[in-house]
Amino acid sequence: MAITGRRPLSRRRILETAVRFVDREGLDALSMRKLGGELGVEAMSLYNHVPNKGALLDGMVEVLLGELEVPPESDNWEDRIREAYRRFRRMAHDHPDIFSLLITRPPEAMYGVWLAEEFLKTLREAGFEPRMALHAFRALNSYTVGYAMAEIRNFALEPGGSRMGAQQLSEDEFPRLSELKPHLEDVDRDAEFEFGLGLIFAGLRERA
Amino acid sequence: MAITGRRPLSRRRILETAVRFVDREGLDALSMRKLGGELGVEAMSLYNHVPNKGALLDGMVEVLLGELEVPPESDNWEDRIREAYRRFRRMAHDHPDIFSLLITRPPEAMYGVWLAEEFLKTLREAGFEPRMALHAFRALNSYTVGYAMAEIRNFALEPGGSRMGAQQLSEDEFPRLSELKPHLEDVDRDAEFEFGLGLIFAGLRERA
DNA sequence: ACCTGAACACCGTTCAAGT
DNA sequence: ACCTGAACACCGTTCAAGT
Repeated sequence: MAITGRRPLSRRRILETAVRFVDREGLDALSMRKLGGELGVEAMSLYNHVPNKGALLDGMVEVLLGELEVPPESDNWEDRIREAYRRFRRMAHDHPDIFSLLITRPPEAMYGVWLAEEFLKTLREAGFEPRMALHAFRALNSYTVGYAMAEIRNFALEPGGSRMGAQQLSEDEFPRLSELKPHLEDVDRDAEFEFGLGLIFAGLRERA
Repeated sequence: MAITGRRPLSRRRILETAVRFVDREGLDALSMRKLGGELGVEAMSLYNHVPNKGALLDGMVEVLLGELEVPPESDNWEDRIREAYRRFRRMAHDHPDIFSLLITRPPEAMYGVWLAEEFLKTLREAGFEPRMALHAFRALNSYTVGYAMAEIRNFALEPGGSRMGAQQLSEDEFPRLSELKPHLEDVDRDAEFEFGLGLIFAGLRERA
């Protein structure tokens, strides 16, 4: 059906096609049959390269994590780590459904080990004890994952959202939300994200 | 089929049964047909009370959020907010799959408005400007959502996890991860969660 | 070695028919 | 008003059969 495919099938080509398909049509639209069609092949052919749909999803996450690059060494450890989380958040924006997959259904084999190793190295060299480095890692990870998900899925007080019931918000029932309304529209989310990172870094410095 | 049901069907009863079913069997196991069976009724009957499966999922999230209680007023605003996030995290532990649903598929009508209003009130009374209260809200929310998801789904350097490739981790390829290994097993996650909250609060105090 | 057709056991959902 | 049987258009997956 699709013009895409005469090249031979391979795990890699299947995964990359699936990633593009989900970015375009959304995760719910992905089926083995449709992915087959996208590759000019019957659904059953996919099973020669991927054991089942679960493994396909894991593979897509793997593709994404593989594209994540560790920022170059820097004499400013905080900047290096900030940059790593910027890239992580950008990945969420570029591939929202697959990012969600990474969060809700992290693959057994976690391909983020290299990133974690590099992160810890940076923190250890900055003088943090192993235990504190672990806490810092989890705090910054948690914050970034949560912030990105909130952006992607539009929870956490989005401007003008029916999502927060903004339309029906009566000013006397919800005075604090109401006074916030003008601010919601002109917050720079990039800056806010950095601000949040800064809060955690400040806390870390205080305890170091 | 199930002994459960002779009481009349209702939206509420459907949602509560669905929540219990998902807590027990997992989200993937939930189908209209099986949920019907659970209620002693054919699947099609459910459509008299719920427009479709999406609305059913939204309703389940709604049930959960409805059970979340705002902690009592307190002279210590930080403690009050901490307690609210503790409850939120506990909800994630008690209902992991539905919590994931809340994150990946937040319902259009967000029933968290009362919580948000109360949160903002507390922060405003503690002296924060509206804009800063918004940033604080988003930072603490993001952190808690991310931390809870990491726990529930076991990402973020879990102990002994094949998930981080822990088994094959050679000590010279991943020295920092290796030195961390002993610590992974004896970290108190409750304490670590509080520590992370503390980092953000410290940052906020510094900027207030 | 890789692809496929047919089949199986499941889905969500519609709709006319029953009470 | 609420429940249901039958049907439709889809799923993921298996397997014997083809090349």
